[in-house]
Amino acid sequence: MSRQKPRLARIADALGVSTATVSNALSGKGRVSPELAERIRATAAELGYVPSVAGRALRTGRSGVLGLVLADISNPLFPKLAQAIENSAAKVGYGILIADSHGDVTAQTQAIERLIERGVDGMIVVPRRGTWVTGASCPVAVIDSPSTPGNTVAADHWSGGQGLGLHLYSLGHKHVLLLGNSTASNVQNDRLGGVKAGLGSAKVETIWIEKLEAQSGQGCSLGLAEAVARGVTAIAAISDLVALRALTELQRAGIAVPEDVSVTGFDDLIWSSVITPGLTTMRMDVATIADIAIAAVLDAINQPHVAGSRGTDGDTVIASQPKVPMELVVRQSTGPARKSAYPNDNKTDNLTAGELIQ
Amino acid sequence: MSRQKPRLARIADALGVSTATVSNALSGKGRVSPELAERIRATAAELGYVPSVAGRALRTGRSGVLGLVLADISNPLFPKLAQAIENSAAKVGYGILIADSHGDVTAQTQAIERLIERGVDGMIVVPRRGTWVTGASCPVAVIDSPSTPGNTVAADHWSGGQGLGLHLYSLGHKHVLLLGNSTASNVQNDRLGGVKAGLGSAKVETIWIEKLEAQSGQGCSLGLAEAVARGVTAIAAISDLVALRALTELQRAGIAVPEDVSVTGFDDLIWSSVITPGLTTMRMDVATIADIAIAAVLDAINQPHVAGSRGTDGDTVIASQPKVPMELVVRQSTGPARKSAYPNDNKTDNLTAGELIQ
DNA sequence: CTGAAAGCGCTTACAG
DNA sequence: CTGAAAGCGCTTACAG
Repeated sequence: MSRQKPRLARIADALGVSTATVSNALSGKGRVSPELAERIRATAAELGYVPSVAGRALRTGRSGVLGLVLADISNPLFPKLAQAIENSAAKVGYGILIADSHGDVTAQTQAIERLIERGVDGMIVVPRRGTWVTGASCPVAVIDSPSTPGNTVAADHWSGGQGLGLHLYSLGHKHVLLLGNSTASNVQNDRLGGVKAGLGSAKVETIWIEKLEAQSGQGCSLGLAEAVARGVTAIAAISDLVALRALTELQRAGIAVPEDVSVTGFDDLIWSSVITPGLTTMRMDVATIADIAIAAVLDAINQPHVAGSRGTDGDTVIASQPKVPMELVVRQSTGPARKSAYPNDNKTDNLTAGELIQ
Repeated sequence: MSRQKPRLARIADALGVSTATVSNALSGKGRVSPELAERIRATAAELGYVPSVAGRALRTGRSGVLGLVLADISNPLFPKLAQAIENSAAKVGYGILIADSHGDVTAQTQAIERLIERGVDGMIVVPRRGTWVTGASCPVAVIDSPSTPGNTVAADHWSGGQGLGLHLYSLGHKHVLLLGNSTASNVQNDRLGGVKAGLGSAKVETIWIEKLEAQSGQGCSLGLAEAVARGVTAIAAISDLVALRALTELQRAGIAVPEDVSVTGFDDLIWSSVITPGLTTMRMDVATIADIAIAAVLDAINQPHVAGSRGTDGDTVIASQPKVPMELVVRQSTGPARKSAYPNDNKTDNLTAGELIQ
């Protein structure tokens, strides 16, 4: 029972052929007669042959591994994305090495360097907002936003937003509050821009939470009850996470969703369907995005004339920007706009928006 | 400016020494005079030398890469864990290759095989509930639960539960509802067992959601309003995800948290602090768990006398079970038990538990 | 303290 | 259709 780790040569010896022939047979290069190839495959399987990735990598100069850099690995979307990318990579015979960058820019650069040192053939980067991917000496696909220069592939956040806006508009909402985090994010600007477009003639207010919290402190009230009192009948949040914050703040204030106000998110995170009411949201097609990103990197790897251009140490970021459609998921958190002013509150429309609202 | 990818030999040539000496100098094996070593390091840095992992791997038989298998990559805890493990591995010079197993048992085995084929030196597995890790021909550290045979390291879920139970008990809760998912999970049994222990003499009911949904359908009501009417003053959920479901169901029913009923979770997921009220929960020390898991795998890798025992193709699972303490995070979702029966409801204590409640 | 040499396992021109 | 040979880049005994 005691057998050594079998090498290519063992198969060759067992059959009395050369290692070259075994290699050719196994890689299906076709330079071997079908019968012999079949016998070789059989013997390899029988011996439990597992090719040495190190040997192959050293000879071919390819590691068969791609790096994945998530700006913020604690991003709730990470699981889905990592899963999708690992799947897409596995389909084409690649492995995925992860690198964490703590959401911090210098760490992102270090993470990229670490991956290079590990010999990755290319990488996929989901950068931190407003960050440039730089200094990678291998092909890099960037998943950010269609409006980001250097972006490789991304969800069509703008159209997704538009879909959400149309959904709300068709439910009769004429006064909508938008909840964003940071104006520095292309993704966020795309999303909210789309929502506005979809909302057409409806009245729109926007709150940027980062700004609000800079003044009123982390975790402060979003002033949602006041907004509802002011006539807002729907709240479109930049993400499910923000939508959740809004939802619980509303419920805590005794405001019913969707009867008094509708709420929407973005991302369709795992818990979006579990909460009460279920959250209406816009889902990214991560599988397609992953497929395109992987395909782009592989293309670049197999086109040395680009990456191999000597004279510059510059980036090899792949810039082509297919937009992958998003999918509207309607759940119970959205419904028809209430006809009357907020029932528990008489002072309607006579409140000013306040200095924090644009 | 046009320079080739520098190899070890270039440094050797540049200094007129042998590659062996360069290798020794760079690896700090000390067989080189300090002065020469210094010059070699300087030249290497200047030339931008990046060692070839393939060359090293082929020669040493070590890839410098560890595999990470998450039973369910869409598990909300995944980001934190992956981050912690990547960090711990990076500290000791290892990379992390991920493998997704879709939460399905055969896929888990395939994922493990794929990692082996990629030449990992060892792996960390967070298995699916009630699943055995099997057939890995390299050292495997398992992160599951201290009460699982073959477990390597885990959070002390039982003590964590106890801490939560004590917290509730000390707030005066005498009638508590426990919310679990599956009785097949060691982690869940540990957690709820601990909660019960911490609750001492309090009255305890348990609902297993999987069972409930099998009868009443996915996403059905948990019957929380009825429970509160029955006298329950606190609900301890098996996870933050379940706690969130409970919290929104309660809020939707107009039951105030924590005034009418307290709610606790487990895991301290990203959104636990963002919702209103913030969720009291029990946090895992993922960094410590990751450190221990990585250390265990490295130990096993460096002790070939175990892994090298011929005669069996058996597992190389590392069984030693340190329990890492959990940390109580108190937020606003827990408070003193209400003194009176549920204020909006007169029929107290005269409801039977129902067939779904143990 | 330093060097010459072998070899890890594979693939790829190149002959035959 | 098949084989002999070279070599990818490194490290490790082994000499000196």
